[in-house]
Amino acid sequence: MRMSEGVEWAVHTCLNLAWVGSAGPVRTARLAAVFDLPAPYLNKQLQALVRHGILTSTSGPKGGFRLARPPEQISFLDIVGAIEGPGEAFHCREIRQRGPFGNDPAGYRQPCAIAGVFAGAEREWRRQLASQTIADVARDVEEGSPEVPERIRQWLLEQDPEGVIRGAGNPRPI
Amino acid sequence: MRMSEGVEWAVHTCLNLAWVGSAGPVRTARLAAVFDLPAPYLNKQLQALVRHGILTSTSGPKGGFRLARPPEQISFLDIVGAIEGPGEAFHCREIRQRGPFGNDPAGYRQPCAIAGVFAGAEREWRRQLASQTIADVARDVEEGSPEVPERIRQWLLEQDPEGVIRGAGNPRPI
DNA sequence: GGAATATTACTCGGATACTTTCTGTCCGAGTCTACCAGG
DNA sequence: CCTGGTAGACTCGGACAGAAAGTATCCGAGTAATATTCC
Repeated sequence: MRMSEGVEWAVHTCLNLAWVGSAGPVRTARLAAVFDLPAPYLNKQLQALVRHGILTSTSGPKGGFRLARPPEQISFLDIVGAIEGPGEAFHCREIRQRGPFGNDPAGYRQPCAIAGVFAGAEREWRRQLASQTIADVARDVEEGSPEVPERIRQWLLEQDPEGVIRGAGNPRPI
Repeated sequence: MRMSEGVEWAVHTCLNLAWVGSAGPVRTARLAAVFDLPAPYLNKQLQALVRHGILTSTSGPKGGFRLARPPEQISFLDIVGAIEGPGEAFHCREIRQRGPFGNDPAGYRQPCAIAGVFAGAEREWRRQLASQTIADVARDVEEGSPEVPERIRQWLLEQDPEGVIRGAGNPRPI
């Protein structure tokens, strides 16, 4: 049971876009360059976010992505649901209905007790992820490193791709 | 993010073994027959449970598997950990340390805020699974269908593989 | 000089290969049972 | 009749293919900016 790596990319990218705000769309290549990610694959993940109404995309020159709504209204669960799909981690296959003890399906109206336990655990997991938003983590980062947001914002908006020298001394993006 | 199907098999099988109790080991083929599962693959899952001390195995004729400890001491989390492995669903790749803003790793002593959110959600999920044991679901099933445990127990212990006629009228194993 | 237009270059979007994980299967090592021979 | 030994068959255990999902990539459709031309 492993979560797709694209989820991490998507959350970090949404956080960066939150700092850019409405200053303008940012294209995939620039968003990917922040973390040295493969741009086409990140683009694929961002497409999923667009389909779920988390981002909006603009084609053509000066195009790119931006948040579709305020960071306070984008939860971790929204992003996970967009990337991973709506399916539950534990999907009951109803194996109890198979084999020599399997009665006709009409007898299984009450749900499987085992599936119920997993459903309950997953409900808590989703509740936790739904309670945390992009704005929450943005606030956490700003408390630790107040200069980071503006630095990221400027770098994502400027034209010259080599505006920041790689190496020590730069603020952490997070 | 999908949980292995073997988890469902393992939990159901542990529940069946709980009803058998110490009456004797049950071999893989018989355990698999309850739900029409492929015996070799179920065997593979049960091996993992043995390695983690949840089951004990006996080789040779009249051999098989039995619970290594009382059902009250076997939690859902134990089984999930044995089948799925110890890894977290969300594994932070520390992409924040890559790219033009990546400082030297010494600057990242405090953990990533994003990873912290996922870790917290997963902690709740594990806590829920750890609180539910095989004995708990056994009790639930017995309340709904009191005759099931003894029926399963007898069928798993008897010698003749055709002791139960398939079809309606049989109790549900759960 | 200003505006309409055609061009051009740039962006996203979906369709296409490759790798890793999960699912399913097979055969060998070890062990307990049962039978058989001997006392 | 009882006991020891031996052969046999049965079970688990790990090693071996096939399928599905995840990862990575590429090229085309659409669009907005821009340069050009005409009024």
